Amino acid sequence: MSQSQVRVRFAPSPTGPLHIGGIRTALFNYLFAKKHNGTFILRIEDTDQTRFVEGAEKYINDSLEWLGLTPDEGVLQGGKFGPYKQSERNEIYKKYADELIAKGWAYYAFDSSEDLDKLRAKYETDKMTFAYDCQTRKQLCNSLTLSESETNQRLNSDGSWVIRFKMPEDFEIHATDLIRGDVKFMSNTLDDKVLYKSAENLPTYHLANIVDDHLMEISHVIRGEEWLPSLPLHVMLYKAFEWDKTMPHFAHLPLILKPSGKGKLSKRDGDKEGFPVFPIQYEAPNGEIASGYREAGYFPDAVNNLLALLGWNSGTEQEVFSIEELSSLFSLDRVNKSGARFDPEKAKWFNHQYLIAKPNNQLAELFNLELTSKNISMPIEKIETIVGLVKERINFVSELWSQTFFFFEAPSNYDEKVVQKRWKDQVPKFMLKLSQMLSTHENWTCDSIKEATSQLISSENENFGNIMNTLRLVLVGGSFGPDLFTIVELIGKDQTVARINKACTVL
RNA sequence: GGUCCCUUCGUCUAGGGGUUAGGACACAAGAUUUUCAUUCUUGAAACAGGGGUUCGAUUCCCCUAGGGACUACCA
Repeated sequence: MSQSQVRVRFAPSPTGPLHIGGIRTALFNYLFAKKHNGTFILRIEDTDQTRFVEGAEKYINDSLEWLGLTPDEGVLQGGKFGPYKQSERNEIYKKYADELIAKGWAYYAFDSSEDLDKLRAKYETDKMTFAYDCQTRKQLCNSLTLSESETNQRLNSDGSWVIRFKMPEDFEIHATDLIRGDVKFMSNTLDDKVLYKSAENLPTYHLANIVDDHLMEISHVIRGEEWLPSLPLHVMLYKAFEWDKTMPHFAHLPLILKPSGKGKLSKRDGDKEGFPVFPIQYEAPNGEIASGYREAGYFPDAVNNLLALLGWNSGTEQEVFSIEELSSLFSLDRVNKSGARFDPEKAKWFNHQYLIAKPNNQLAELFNLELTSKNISMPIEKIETIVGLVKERINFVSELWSQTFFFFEAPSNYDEKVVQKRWKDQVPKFMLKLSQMLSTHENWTCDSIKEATSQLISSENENFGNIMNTLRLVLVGGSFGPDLFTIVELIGKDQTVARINKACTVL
C-alpha cells in the first residue's frame, strides 16, 4: 500500500452510546475516505476498562450500519492491520512505552493517585492548578528524582507505577491543522501525560492512539475539536518515536453545540430538549432508554445529510445531497472553524425533503407496517394514493396516521369548535337529503360527486362553503385533511352515507 | 485561573478590500386552495466593539469583549 493512500479511522471508545457529534465525525471520515478512494477504518479504543459499557460496541456497529457508513476495515470487517480493538492489541504497546523510556522521552512515576489528588486539592486552596509537568516532576516520586537502584526496586515490587511522557522544556511546538492552519504551543504549558499504567498493564489513549495510527498507516486524523489541546502531545510523540516523516495530517472538526443554552451537545440534551441526540435508540445496561433518530422516523440519508451540513457546505446553494454526492463533493477545506449549534427544526426539514422525494409506493409500504399493526388491511395501491395526498404536509412517516386515519375508520369524535360553528338548525335536514342523494349516486368519482353535491346545494339554497365544512366535519371529525371530494371518493359510498347519518343522530 | 480554538441575520451558512452582504430553517404578511395543509410571492432579520493598514474594510493586522474546548493513572 503506497504512502499516499488515504487511510482514515473513526476511533470511538465503547463507553456508552455514540451521539450525533460522534456520528458526524464518523461521517466526515467516511466521506473523506470515499472522496479519495481511501480506506475507512473503525477502531475500538477500549483501553479504559473502568469505563467500559456492555453493549456500547454493538451500538456503534449498529449505528454505522443503519447510516450506511460501513467501515472498510474494522473488528467486524477484518483487515490486514488488525486487530482493530485496542484491548486485543495489548501486548503491542508496552514495548513502545519502553522504547520511549530507553530514548529518554519518558520516565517511570510512582506517585499514587491519592497523593496526586491531595496535591491538586492543596494547589486549589492556593488558587493554583497542579500539573505534573517539567517543574513539578523534579519534586515528585519518579525515576528522574529517584536513584536507579531505588527505581528498579520499586519497579520490581508490587506497587503500581505509570510511564509518563517527558515533555521537553522551553520548546515551541508547531502543528498544522488542515482546518485551522498553524497552531503553536509552548511545551512548558503542557504536562507530562501518563502513557502507560502498570495497574492494568494498559496504555492510555495517547500512546495507543499514536502507536495504532502509525501501525495502521493512518494518513489523516479527522476528529473533534476537543482533541486540539492534545495535538502538541501527539506531535511530540511522533517526534519521539522518530515517525515524523509519516505523521498523519490532522483535522479538528468544529463541535456541535446545544440548540439552546451553553456548551457542546451532550448525551443528556436530547430527550430533555425534545429531540434525539442518538442515531438509534439506546438502552443502557440499567434499562434507561434514550431515543434515536431511527425510531423518531428519520431516514438514514436525511441524518447523514443534515449532519454533513453541520460544519461543512458545498459552496453552492444546494442543501439536499445524496451520500454519493457528498462523497464526491466533500473536502476538508470547506469545513468551518466555528462550532455549529444544532437546530432540531432544520433537522425535521431535511427529513421532509427526503420524505417528499420518496416514491409513494415506498412510503405506502412503510405505512402499511403501521396499518398492519393496527389490524387494518387495505390494497397497497389505495394506500399509495392516500399517502400521496398528504405527504407534502408531513415530516415523518409516523405522522401519516394522524393525517389519514379517517380513510381507514370513521371519526370517533368531532371537534367541538367546528361543531358549534357549523352544526346549525337546518343543517341535519340538509345532510340527510345529501346522504339520500349520495346513496343513489351511481358514478362514484370525485368530479361526479362534486357536481351532484353542488347541484343539491344550489337547489336547496344552501351556502356551499358552509356545507363543505360541515360535510368535512362529519366525514373526518374536524377541519382538516385533503380535498374533500377525494376523501368521499376514497372512503366509498357506504362509508360516506353511514358517516353522515351517524353524525345526524349523534350531534 | 492557565493553554488553545472560534466570532456574518434567532439558527445553519455563502461571500470577500468597492456587493442592494446571497441562500436555507424558523418567523410574519399577502395570493391561491369555498376548510386544513401544500404551493407561490413578499417582508423583517447579520458582518461583536475599538484601533490600525488602505483612496476605501464586513473582508487584512492588533487589542478588547464574548463564546467554546481542554486542563484525569477518561477517551
